[in-house]
Amino acid sequence: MRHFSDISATAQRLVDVAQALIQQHGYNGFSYDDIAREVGIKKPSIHHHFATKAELVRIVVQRYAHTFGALLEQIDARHQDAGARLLAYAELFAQTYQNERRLCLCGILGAEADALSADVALEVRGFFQFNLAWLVKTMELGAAAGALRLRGGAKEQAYALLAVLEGAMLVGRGLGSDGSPAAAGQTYISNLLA
Amino acid sequence: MRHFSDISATAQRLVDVAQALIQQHGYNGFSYDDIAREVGIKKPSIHHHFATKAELVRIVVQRYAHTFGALLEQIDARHQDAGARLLAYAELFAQTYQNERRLCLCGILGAEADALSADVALEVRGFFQFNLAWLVKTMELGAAAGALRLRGGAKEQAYALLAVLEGAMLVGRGLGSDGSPAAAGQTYISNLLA
DNA sequence: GTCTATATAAAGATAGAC
DNA sequence: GTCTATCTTTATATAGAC
Repeated sequence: MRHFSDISATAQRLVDVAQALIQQHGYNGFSYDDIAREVGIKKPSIHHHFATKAELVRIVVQRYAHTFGALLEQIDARHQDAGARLLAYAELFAQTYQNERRLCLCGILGAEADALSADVALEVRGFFQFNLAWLVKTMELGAAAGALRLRGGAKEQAYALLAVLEGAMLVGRGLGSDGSPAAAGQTYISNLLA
Repeated sequence: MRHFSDISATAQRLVDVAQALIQQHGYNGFSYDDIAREVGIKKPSIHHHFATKAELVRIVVQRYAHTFGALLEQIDARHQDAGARLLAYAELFAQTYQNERRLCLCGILGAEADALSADVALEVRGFFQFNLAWLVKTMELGAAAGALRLRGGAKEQAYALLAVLEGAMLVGRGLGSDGSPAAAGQTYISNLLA
Protein backbone atom coordinates (compact mmCIF):
# COMPACT_ATOMS: atom_id res chain seq x y z
CA MET A 1 0.00 0.00 0.00
CA ARG A 2 1.19 3.47 -0.90
CA HIS A 3 2.62 5.87 1.68
CA PHE A 4 2.01 9.61 1.79
CA SER A 5 5.75 10.33 1.65
CA ASP A 6 5.88 8.63 -1.73
CA ILE A 7 3.75 10.95 -3.84
CA SER A 8 4.41 13.57 -6.52
CA ALA A 9 4.16 17.32 -6.11
CA THR A 10 0.78 17.41 -7.84
CA ALA A 11 -0.50 14.58 -5.68
CA GLN A 12 0.57 16.57 -2.62
CA ARG A 13 -1.46 19.56 -3.76
CA LEU A 14 -4.46 17.31 -4.24
CA VAL A 15 -3.99 15.97 -0.72
CA ASP A 16 -3.68 19.51 0.65
CA VAL A 17 -6.93 20.59 -0.94
CA ALA A 18 -8.75 17.37 -0.09
CA GLN A 19 -7.76 17.72 3.57
CA ALA A 20 -9.06 21.27 3.79
CA LEU A 21 -12.31 20.29 2.08
CA ILE A 22 -12.89 17.38 4.46
CA GLN A 23 -12.18 19.56 7.50
CA GLN A 24 -14.73 22.03 6.23
CA HIS A 25 -17.42 19.84 4.69
CA GLY A 26 -16.75 16.25 5.71
CA TYR A 27 -16.18 13.12 3.67
CA ASN A 28 -19.61 13.17 2.09
CA GLY A 29 -19.45 16.91 1.55
CA PHE A 30 -16.80 17.21 -1.12
CA SER A 31 -16.19 15.78 -4.58
CA TYR A 32 -13.36 15.26 -7.04
CA ASP A 33 -14.73 18.21 -8.96
CA ASP A 34 -14.37 20.48 -5.91
CA ILE A 35 -10.71 19.53 -5.73
CA ALA A 36 -10.26 19.92 -9.48
CA ARG A 37 -11.64 23.46 -9.48
CA GLU A 38 -9.46 24.48 -6.54
CA VAL A 39 -6.26 22.96 -7.93
CA GLY A 40 -6.92 23.98 -11.51
CA ILE A 41 -6.91 20.64 -13.25
CA LYS A 42 -9.77 18.55 -14.62
CA LYS A 43 -11.65 16.02 -12.58
CA PRO A 44 -10.50 12.86 -14.38
CA SER A 45 -6.86 13.88 -13.93
CA ILE A 46 -7.22 13.25 -10.22
CA HIS A 47 -7.90 9.60 -10.89
CA HIS A 48 -4.42 9.34 -12.37
CA HIS A 49 -3.02 10.20 -8.94
CA PHE A 50 -5.63 8.52 -6.76
CA ALA A 51 -7.70 5.79 -8.32
CA THR A 52 -10.52 6.16 -5.82
CA LYS A 53 -11.79 8.68 -3.34
CA ALA A 54 -11.17 6.19 -0.53
CA GLU A 55 -7.51 5.88 -1.51
CA LEU A 56 -7.09 9.66 -1.63
CA VAL A 57 -8.65 10.09 1.78
CA ARG A 58 -6.56 7.27 3.21
CA ILE A 59 -3.43 9.17 2.23
CA VAL A 60 -4.89 12.41 3.60
CA VAL A 61 -5.47 10.82 7.00
CA GLN A 62 -2.14 9.03 6.98
CA ARG A 63 -0.27 12.27 6.41
CA TYR A 64 -2.39 14.16 8.93
CA ALA A 65 -1.68 11.58 11.62
CA HIS A 66 2.02 11.64 10.83
CA THR A 67 2.19 15.43 11.03
CA PHE A 68 0.21 15.45 14.24
CA GLY A 69 2.55 12.90 15.79
CA ALA A 70 5.48 15.15 14.94
CA LEU A 71 3.74 18.06 16.65
CA LEU A 72 3.39 15.99 19.82
CA GLU A 73 7.12 15.36 19.77
CA GLN A 74 7.71 19.10 19.40
CA ILE A 75 5.54 19.75 22.43
CA ASP A 76 7.56 17.27 24.48
CA ALA A 77 10.77 18.93 23.35
CA ARG A 78 9.60 22.44 24.21
CA HIS A 79 7.80 21.87 27.48
CA GLN A 80 8.85 19.86 30.51
CA ASP A 81 5.80 20.55 32.63
CA ALA A 82 2.78 18.30 32.09
CA GLY A 83 0.32 21.17 32.46
CA ALA A 84 2.18 23.21 29.86
CA ARG A 85 2.24 20.23 27.52
CA LEU A 86 -1.51 19.77 27.83
CA LEU A 87 -2.14 23.45 27.17
CA ALA A 88 0.09 23.28 24.09
CA TYR A 89 -1.90 20.25 22.99
CA ALA A 90 -5.16 22.19 23.29
CA GLU A 91 -3.55 24.97 21.24
CA LEU A 92 -3.12 22.51 18.36
CA PHE A 93 -6.88 22.15 18.12
CA ALA A 94 -7.41 25.87 18.59
CA GLN A 95 -5.12 26.68 15.68
CA THR A 96 -7.04 24.32 13.45
CA TYR A 97 -10.38 25.84 14.37
CA GLN A 98 -9.13 29.40 14.07
CA ASN A 99 -8.39 28.64 10.42
CA GLU A 100 -11.88 29.09 8.93
CA ARG A 101 -13.40 26.99 11.72
CA ARG A 102 -11.84 23.83 10.36
CA LEU A 103 -12.52 20.70 12.34
CA CYS A 104 -10.01 18.08 13.37
CA LEU A 105 -9.76 15.86 10.31
CA CYS A 106 -10.22 12.71 12.35
CA GLY A 107 -12.98 14.25 14.41
CA ILE A 108 -15.23 14.82 11.44
CA LEU A 109 -14.23 11.49 9.89
CA GLY A 110 -14.95 9.76 13.18
CA ALA A 111 -18.45 11.17 13.06
CA GLU A 112 -18.85 9.87 9.53
CA ALA A 113 -17.21 6.55 10.41
CA ASP A 114 -19.74 4.31 8.69
CA ALA A 115 -19.24 6.09 5.36
CA LEU A 116 -15.54 5.30 5.37
CA SER A 117 -13.70 2.40 3.80
CA ALA A 118 -12.12 -0.06 6.22
CA ASP A 119 -8.66 1.30 5.36
CA VAL A 120 -9.59 4.89 6.17
CA ALA A 121 -11.40 3.89 9.34
CA LEU A 122 -8.24 2.11 10.48
CA GLU A 123 -6.12 5.22 9.99
CA VAL A 124 -8.63 7.29 11.94
CA ARG A 125 -8.63 4.77 14.74
CA GLY A 126 -4.84 4.87 14.86
CA PHE A 127 -4.92 8.64 15.18
CA PHE A 128 -7.13 8.52 18.24
CA GLN A 129 -5.15 5.68 19.78
CA PHE A 130 -1.80 7.44 19.69
CA ASN A 131 -3.34 10.69 20.86
CA LEU A 132 -4.85 8.93 23.86
CA ALA A 133 -1.55 7.17 24.55
CA TRP A 134 0.29 10.49 24.54
CA LEU A 135 -2.31 12.11 26.79
CA VAL A 136 -2.19 9.23 29.27
CA LYS A 137 1.59 9.41 29.40
CA THR A 138 1.55 13.17 29.86
CA MET A 139 -1.12 13.06 32.53
CA GLU A 140 0.69 10.37 34.48
CA LEU A 141 3.77 12.56 34.36
CA GLY A 142 1.80 15.41 35.86
CA ALA A 143 0.28 13.20 38.51
CA ALA A 144 3.68 11.81 39.48
CA ALA A 145 5.00 15.38 39.87
CA GLY A 146 2.04 16.18 42.10
CA ALA A 147 0.79 18.85 39.70
CA LEU A 148 -2.31 17.04 38.46
CA ARG A 149 -5.05 15.22 40.28
CA LEU A 150 -6.51 12.48 38.09
CA ARG A 151 -9.81 11.44 39.58
CA GLY A 152 -11.02 8.24 37.92
CA GLY A 153 -7.64 7.47 36.39
CA ALA A 154 -5.33 8.78 33.66
CA LYS A 155 -7.07 6.85 30.89
CA GLU A 156 -10.45 8.32 31.76
CA GLN A 157 -9.08 11.84 32.03
CA ALA A 158 -7.23 11.48 28.74
CA TYR A 159 -10.37 10.38 26.96
CA ALA A 160 -12.37 13.24 28.41
CA LEU A 161 -9.79 15.87 27.49
CA LEU A 162 -9.65 14.61 23.91
CA ALA A 163 -13.45 14.63 23.83
CA VAL A 164 -13.58 18.22 25.12
CA LEU A 165 -11.35 19.43 22.33
CA GLU A 166 -13.12 17.54 19.56
CA GLY A 167 -16.51 18.48 20.93
CA ALA A 168 -15.69 22.15 21.41
CA MET A 169 -15.08 22.50 17.67
CA LEU A 170 -18.38 20.93 16.79
CA VAL A 171 -20.36 22.91 19.37
CA GLY A 172 -18.63 26.08 18.23
CA ARG A 173 -19.79 25.44 14.69
CA GLY A 174 -23.30 24.65 15.81
CA LEU A 175 -23.42 27.91 17.74
CA GLY A 176 -21.97 29.74 14.78
CA SER A 177 -19.30 31.11 17.07
CA ASP A 178 -15.58 31.67 16.76
CA GLY A 179 -15.11 30.64 20.39
CA SER A 180 -12.02 28.54 20.47
CA PRO A 181 -11.48 24.97 21.69
CA ALA A 182 -8.56 26.47 23.58
CA ALA A 183 -10.97 27.95 26.12
CA ALA A 184 -12.67 24.60 26.70
CA GLY A 185 -9.29 22.90 26.93
CA GLN A 186 -8.04 25.44 29.47
CA THR A 187 -11.17 25.00 31.51
CA TYR A 188 -10.69 21.25 31.52
CA ILE A 189 -7.02 21.40 32.41
CA SER A 190 -7.61 23.91 35.21
CA ASN A 191 -10.04 21.43 36.75
CA LEU A 192 -7.19 18.93 36.99
CA LEU A 193 -4.78 21.22 38.82
CA ALA A 194 -3.98 19.87 42.27
CA MET B 1 -43.67 28.26 9.00
CA ARG B 2 -44.87 24.79 9.88
CA HIS B 3 -44.46 23.30 13.34
CA PHE B 4 -43.58 19.69 14.09
CA SER B 5 -46.71 19.26 16.21
CA ASP B 6 -48.81 19.98 13.16
CA ILE B 7 -47.99 17.01 10.94
CA SER B 8 -49.77 13.83 9.87
CA ALA B 9 -49.02 10.31 11.07
CA THR B 10 -47.13 9.49 7.88
CA ALA B 11 -45.12 12.68 8.15
CA GLN B 12 -44.19 11.70 11.69
CA ARG B 13 -42.88 8.36 10.49
CA LEU B 14 -40.80 10.17 7.88
CA VAL B 15 -39.40 12.43 10.56
CA ASP B 16 -38.62 9.42 12.78
CA VAL B 17 -36.68 7.70 10.03
CA ALA B 18 -34.97 10.87 8.87
CA GLN B 19 -33.79 11.60 12.39
CA ALA B 20 -32.29 8.15 12.82
CA LEU B 21 -30.57 8.37 9.43
CA ILE B 22 -29.04 11.76 10.23
CA GLN B 23 -27.80 10.55 13.61
CA GLN B 24 -26.15 7.61 11.89
CA HIS B 25 -24.92 9.08 8.60
CA GLY B 26 -25.22 12.86 8.81
CA TYR B 27 -27.08 15.36 6.65
CA ASN B 28 -25.06 14.59 3.55
CA GLY B 29 -25.16 10.87 4.23
CA PHE B 30 -28.82 10.08 3.61
CA SER B 31 -31.32 10.59 0.82
CA TYR B 32 -35.05 10.67 0.26
CA ASP B 33 -34.70 7.22 -1.23
CA ASP B 34 -33.18 5.87 1.99
CA ILE B 35 -36.20 7.12 3.89
CA ALA B 36 -38.58 5.78 1.25
CA ARG B 37 -37.13 2.27 1.45
CA GLU B 38 -37.29 2.26 5.24
CA VAL B 39 -40.84 3.59 5.46
CA GLY B 40 -42.15 1.58 2.54
CA ILE B 41 -43.34 4.32 0.24
CA LYS B 42 -41.85 5.74 -2.95
CA LYS B 43 -39.40 8.60 -3.05
CA PRO B 44 -41.64 11.24 -4.69
CA SER B 45 -44.33 10.64 -2.08
CA ILE B 46 -42.06 12.20 0.50
CA HIS B 47 -42.18 15.49 -1.38
CA HIS B 48 -45.90 15.61 -0.74
CA HIS B 49 -45.15 15.81 3.00
CA PHE B 50 -41.92 17.80 2.86
CA ALA B 51 -41.27 19.84 -0.25
CA THR B 52 -37.54 19.95 0.32
CA LYS B 53 -34.89 18.09 2.28
CA ALA B 54 -34.10 21.28 4.17
CA GLU B 55 -37.72 21.60 5.30
CA LEU B 56 -37.81 17.97 6.45
CA VAL B 57 -34.63 18.38 8.44
CA ARG B 58 -35.83 21.63 9.96
CA ILE B 59 -38.82 19.79 11.39
CA VAL B 60 -36.59 16.95 12.56
CA VAL B 61 -34.40 19.35 14.51
CA GLN B 62 -37.33 21.33 15.83
CA ARG B 63 -38.94 18.21 17.26
CA TYR B 64 -35.62 16.93 18.63
CA ALA B 65 -34.97 20.18 20.45
CA HIS B 66 -38.49 20.21 21.86
CA THR B 67 -38.19 16.64 23.13
CA PHE B 68 -34.78 17.35 24.60
CA GLY B 69 -36.11 20.38 26.41
CA ALA B 70 -38.84 18.26 27.96
CA LEU B 71 -36.20 15.80 29.16
CA LEU B 72 -34.36 18.62 30.91
CA GLU B 73 -37.56 19.52 32.74
CA GLN B 74 -37.94 15.88 33.77
CA ILE B 75 -34.42 15.91 35.18
CA ASP B 76 -35.19 19.01 37.22
CA ALA B 77 -38.35 17.39 38.52
CA ARG B 78 -36.61 14.16 39.51
CA HIS B 79 -33.37 15.45 40.98
CA GLN B 80 -32.78 18.28 43.39
CA ASP B 81 -29.02 17.95 43.62
CA ALA B 82 -26.99 19.73 40.93
CA GLY B 83 -24.49 16.86 40.67
CA ALA B 84 -27.28 14.34 40.17
CA ARG B 85 -28.85 16.56 37.53
CA LEU B 86 -25.60 16.80 35.62
CA LEU B 87 -25.12 13.04 35.76
CA ALA B 88 -28.66 12.52 34.48
CA TYR B 89 -27.85 14.96 31.70
CA ALA B 90 -24.83 12.91 30.69
CA GLU B 91 -27.05 9.83 30.70
CA LEU B 92 -29.18 11.43 27.97
CA PHE B 93 -26.21 11.40 25.63
CA ALA B 94 -25.21 7.93 26.74
CA GLN B 95 -28.63 6.53 25.90
CA THR B 96 -28.46 8.03 22.43
CA TYR B 97 -25.04 6.56 21.76
CA GLN B 98 -25.96 3.15 23.16
CA ASN B 99 -28.62 2.95 20.47
CA GLU B 100 -26.48 1.82 17.51
CA ARG B 101 -23.87 4.45 18.32
CA ARG B 102 -26.16 7.25 17.24
CA LEU B 103 -24.78 10.75 17.58
CA CYS B 104 -26.53 13.73 19.05
CA LEU B 105 -28.58 15.07 16.15
CA CYS B 106 -27.35 18.61 16.67
CA GLY B 107 -23.79 17.44 17.21
CA ILE B 108 -23.49 15.92 13.77
CA LEU B 109 -25.45 18.77 12.20
CA GLY B 110 -23.19 21.25 13.94
CA ALA B 111 -20.22 19.59 12.33
CA GLU B 112 -21.93 19.85 8.94
CA ALA B 113 -23.06 23.40 9.64
CA ASP B 114 -22.09 24.86 6.28
CA ALA B 115 -24.18 22.29 4.41
CA LEU B 116 -27.33 23.38 6.22
CA SER B 117 -29.95 25.88 5.19
CA ALA B 118 -30.17 29.02 7.31
CA ASP B 119 -33.41 27.77 8.88
CA VAL B 120 -31.89 24.48 9.98
CA ALA B 121 -28.73 26.15 11.25
CA LEU B 122 -30.89 28.41 13.40
CA GLU B 123 -32.69 25.47 15.00
CA VAL B 124 -29.35 23.81 15.74
CA ARG B 125 -28.04 27.00 17.28
CA GLY B 126 -31.12 27.24 19.46
CA PHE B 127 -30.58 23.71 20.70
CA PHE B 128 -27.07 24.50 21.89
CA GLN B 129 -28.11 27.77 23.42
CA PHE B 130 -30.82 26.36 25.66
CA ASN B 131 -28.62 23.43 26.62
CA LEU B 132 -25.89 25.81 27.70
CA ALA B 133 -28.39 27.96 29.58
CA TRP B 134 -29.67 24.91 31.48
CA LEU B 135 -26.13 23.78 32.27
CA VAL B 136 -25.12 27.22 33.52
CA LYS B 137 -28.20 27.42 35.72
CA THR B 138 -27.58 23.92 37.09
CA MET B 139 -23.92 24.54 37.73
CA GLU B 140 -24.60 27.80 39.54
CA LEU B 141 -27.04 25.93 41.71
CA GLY B 142 -24.33 23.43 42.60
CA ALA B 143 -21.82 26.15 43.28
CA ALA B 144 -24.24 28.03 45.53
CA ALA B 145 -24.83 24.84 47.50
CA GLY B 146 -21.10 24.43 47.89
CA ALA B 147 -21.14 21.12 46.02
CA LEU B 148 -19.37 22.25 42.86
CA ARG B 149 -16.24 24.25 42.32
CA LEU B 150 -16.45 26.15 39.04
CA ARG B 151 -12.96 27.29 38.14
CA GLY B 152 -13.12 29.81 35.30
CA GLY B 153 -16.85 30.40 35.70
CA ALA B 154 -20.14 28.60 35.15
CA LYS B 155 -20.35 29.54 31.48
CA GLU B 156 -16.96 28.10 30.74
CA GLN B 157 -17.67 24.92 32.67
CA ALA B 158 -21.03 24.50 30.96
CA TYR B 159 -19.47 24.82 27.54
CA ALA B 160 -16.77 22.31 28.38
CA LEU B 161 -19.21 19.74 29.76
CA LEU B 162 -21.37 19.97 26.66
CA ALA B 163 -18.24 19.63 24.53
CA VAL B 164 -17.12 16.54 26.46
CA LEU B 165 -20.41 14.79 25.80
CA GLU B 166 -20.60 15.70 22.12
CA GLY B 167 -16.95 14.88 21.61
CA ALA B 168 -17.07 11.57 23.44
CA MET B 169 -19.58 10.25 20.90
CA LEU B 170 -17.44 11.25 17.97
CA VAL B 171 -14.22 9.90 19.48
CA GLY B 172 -16.03 6.68 20.37
CA ARG B 173 -17.05 6.23 16.78
CA GLY B 174 -13.57 6.99 15.52
CA LEU B 175 -12.14 4.40 17.87
CA GLY B 176 -14.82 1.94 16.83
CA SER B 177 -15.69 1.49 20.49
CA ASP B 178 -18.91 1.18 22.42
CA GLY B 179 -17.40 3.19 25.27
CA SER B 180 -20.10 5.50 26.44
CA PRO B 181 -20.19 9.29 26.73
CA ALA B 182 -21.48 8.61 30.23
CA ALA B 183 -17.96 7.69 31.33
CA ALA B 184 -16.50 10.91 29.95
CA GLY B 185 -19.33 12.88 31.51
CA GLN B 186 -18.80 11.26 34.89
CA THR B 187 -15.10 11.98 34.69
CA TYR B 188 -15.81 15.60 33.93
CA ILE B 189 -18.36 16.03 36.68
CA SER B 190 -16.16 14.34 39.26
CA ASN B 191 -13.50 16.93 38.48
CA LEU B 192 -15.94 19.63 39.55
CA LEU B 193 -16.76 18.15 42.94
CA ALA B 194 -15.66 20.45 45.72
C1' DG C 1 0.35 13.67 -16.74
C1' DT C 2 -3.58 15.97 -18.56
C1' DC C 3 -7.18 16.32 -21.54
C1' DT C 4 -12.18 15.40 -23.85
C1' DA C 5 -15.76 12.34 -24.02
C1' DT C 6 -18.51 9.08 -21.93
C1' DA C 7 -20.49 5.49 -18.83
C1' DT C 8 -23.32 4.69 -14.83
C1' DA C 9 -25.50 5.62 -10.78
C1' DA C 10 -27.67 8.48 -7.49
C1' DA C 11 -29.30 12.83 -5.92
C1' DG C 12 -33.27 16.39 -5.17
C1' DA C 13 -37.23 17.65 -7.35
C1' DT C 14 -41.59 18.12 -10.60
C1' DA C 15 -45.75 16.61 -13.58
C1' DG C 16 -49.62 14.42 -13.91
C1' DA C 17 -52.46 10.00 -13.50
C1' DC C 18 -55.02 7.34 -10.08
C1' DG D 1 -51.90 10.64 -0.47
C1' DT D 2 -49.38 7.67 -3.46
C1' DC D 3 -47.93 6.23 -7.68
C1' DT D 4 -45.04 6.09 -12.43
C1' DA D 5 -42.42 8.65 -15.38
C1' DT D 6 -39.26 12.11 -16.10
C1' DC D 7 -36.05 16.18 -15.57
C1' DT D 8 -31.67 18.03 -14.18
C1' DT D 9 -27.60 17.94 -11.82
C1' DT D 10 -23.88 15.85 -9.73
C1' DA D 11 -21.16 11.93 -8.30
C1' DT D 12 -17.38 8.39 -8.97
C1' DA D 13 -15.07 6.30 -12.42
C1' DT D 14 -13.23 4.65 -17.21
C1' DA D 15 -11.47 4.94 -22.23
C1' DG D 16 -8.56 6.64 -25.13
C1' DA D 17 -6.32 10.76 -27.57
C1' DC D 18 -2.49 14.04 -27.00
